[in-house]
Amino acid sequence: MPEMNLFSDIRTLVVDALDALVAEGALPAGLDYAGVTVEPPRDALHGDMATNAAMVMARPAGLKPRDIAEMLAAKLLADPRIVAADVAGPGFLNLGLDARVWCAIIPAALEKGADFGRSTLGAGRKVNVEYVSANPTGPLHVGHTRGAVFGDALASLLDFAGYQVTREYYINDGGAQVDVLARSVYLRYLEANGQEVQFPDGTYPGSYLVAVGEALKDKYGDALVDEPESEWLEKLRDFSTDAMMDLIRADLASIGVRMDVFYSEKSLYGTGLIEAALADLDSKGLIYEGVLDPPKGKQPEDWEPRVQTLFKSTLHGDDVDRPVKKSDGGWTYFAPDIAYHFDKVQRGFDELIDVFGADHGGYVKRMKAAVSALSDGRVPLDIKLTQLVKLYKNGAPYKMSKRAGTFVTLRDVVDQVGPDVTRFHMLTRKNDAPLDFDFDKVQEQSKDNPVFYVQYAHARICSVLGKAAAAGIDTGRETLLAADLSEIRHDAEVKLVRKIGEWPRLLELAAVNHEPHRLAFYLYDLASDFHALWNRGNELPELRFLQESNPQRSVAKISLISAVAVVLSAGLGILGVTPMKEMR
RNA sequence: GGCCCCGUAGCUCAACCGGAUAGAGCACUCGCCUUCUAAGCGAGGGGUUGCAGGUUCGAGUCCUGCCGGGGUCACCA
Repeated sequence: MPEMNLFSDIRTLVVDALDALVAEGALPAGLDYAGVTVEPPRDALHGDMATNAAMVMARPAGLKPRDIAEMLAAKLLADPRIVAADVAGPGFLNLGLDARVWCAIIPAALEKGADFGRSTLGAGRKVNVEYVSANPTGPLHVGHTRGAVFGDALASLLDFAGYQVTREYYINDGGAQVDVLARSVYLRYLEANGQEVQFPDGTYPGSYLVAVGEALKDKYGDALVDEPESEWLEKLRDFSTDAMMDLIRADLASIGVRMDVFYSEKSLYGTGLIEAALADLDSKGLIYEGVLDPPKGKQPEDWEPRVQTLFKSTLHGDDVDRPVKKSDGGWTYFAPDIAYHFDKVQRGFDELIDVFGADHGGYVKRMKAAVSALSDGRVPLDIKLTQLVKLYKNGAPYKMSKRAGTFVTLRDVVDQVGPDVTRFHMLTRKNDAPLDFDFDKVQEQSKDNPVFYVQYAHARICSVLGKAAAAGIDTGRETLLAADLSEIRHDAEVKLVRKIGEWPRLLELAAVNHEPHRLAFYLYDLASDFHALWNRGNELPELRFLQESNPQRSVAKISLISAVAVVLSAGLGILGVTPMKEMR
């Protein structure tokens, strides 16, 4: 059992038992076990694990669920791991496991360390996670931060679950906004050359371009000052986007995000890739010249029918067909997007994930349609939308004004609260739920703050290890692996062991659902169970981890909490958060 | 108006491709602090999962229609 996933182990046991019943003729042959699950029961009173096998099999077998459950229970009880099998409710089978089965998770965790829970679920399938992909026109802001943290944690999660992951950023450097950037930089360049400048509407007045203007002066002196736009625009596009990407890369680095690939939209032009992508669609009969209907309901005032080159995305689930060429013959922005995803498909990815801001929700269907068409439905594209971040300061909404240039940047956030707090907090919400971010509350050191609570659990364990060493107790790896785990028998301890046992399963669930926030919630629960046990030591001295007069028992308890530390550390690692060794 | 997301305890949110009596935290009530770190702990009250239908042995979860909030809507990326 390479993955040490107790739930899949027991599921295998259940399936084997079903097979045995089939062999005996008690159940008909040819049953589909796909719907059979083994999961932790909602209520701990229901035992250690519950399976729905009897209910799933009842209809195809033509038997009553409870009757099947009874037969199944008899079979399962023959296995030494199963100490109880009770039929309950409509046909659930509640299983009780031998405590030793649970406790085996402890040496497994200690053995694997940071790799505990690593799964082969992905089977090496290649998955591309595209995230951030902010326009290269300025520093990243809070909205981008959430996308960056989410995408990065998702990528790490998939990596841990056995996928071969590529982290990718698509640079929108081919459109008109790059010209705007170049003109804005030119103004800063004139300023650097001593001129008074105004920033008209449609330029970027942000002060972050001051340094770029000065760098430009360092390079060209005053040579470009009296030149017409046609002379400098091309030069400044590259110079400016390079500068912005340096800025963005540094922003990303400040929260620990490092991309494998930065893919330039501009690099698509002139390579024939756009043409090839559209030719591919054309060969499938999905490109035509036509006129779109006006949008239903609200009609734009300046709307008029035009003949355009259209992609028949409606055949792949979209609501309307989408233009790929403008009426002047140039590409729409959608065309390079198609080509870019075509390239991803051609690079051999088995699965694609795009992380967009919620304001891009309107592009989901067309992108999925494009990938579906380009890959003939072979490559799934999942698009995760990250909802808005609402900023607060001391409970009061923190207003941003784009016009006044006071929008909050990623750097503002990271400089104030640090990367760990930023990352963890942004992962304590589902991606499609809005997120409140209070600069003060996220830094609070109390139980109310999940970031602290989880970190504190890890630090506490480290503290105990330190005390143990000071007390002369050997907590070396070999000693812990050899611990006598029959010492672990109190309910609060066993509860903690079970929680550790859920980690491999939880990880896989989070991975298949593309939901890293589940790790954050799990880690909070794990920390909570640990803190609870710690506090029980107040009233029941025998629950304290260090038993002065009993080194052997201490070692058993320390192996338990070391396993907790392993999971906390592995989980935080996936989320990109440093496990603290001490809190100060 | 079309499409997408959301609607769960007073508040902020979970709920494992549909499972048992829908769970946490905050707030509230009660009881606990000379400790391996009380920067807390334990117990309790609190619900027609927006509304109305449907599918199912079983629905917060899937389908349909409404209500409410947000986002978005052809030749801008």
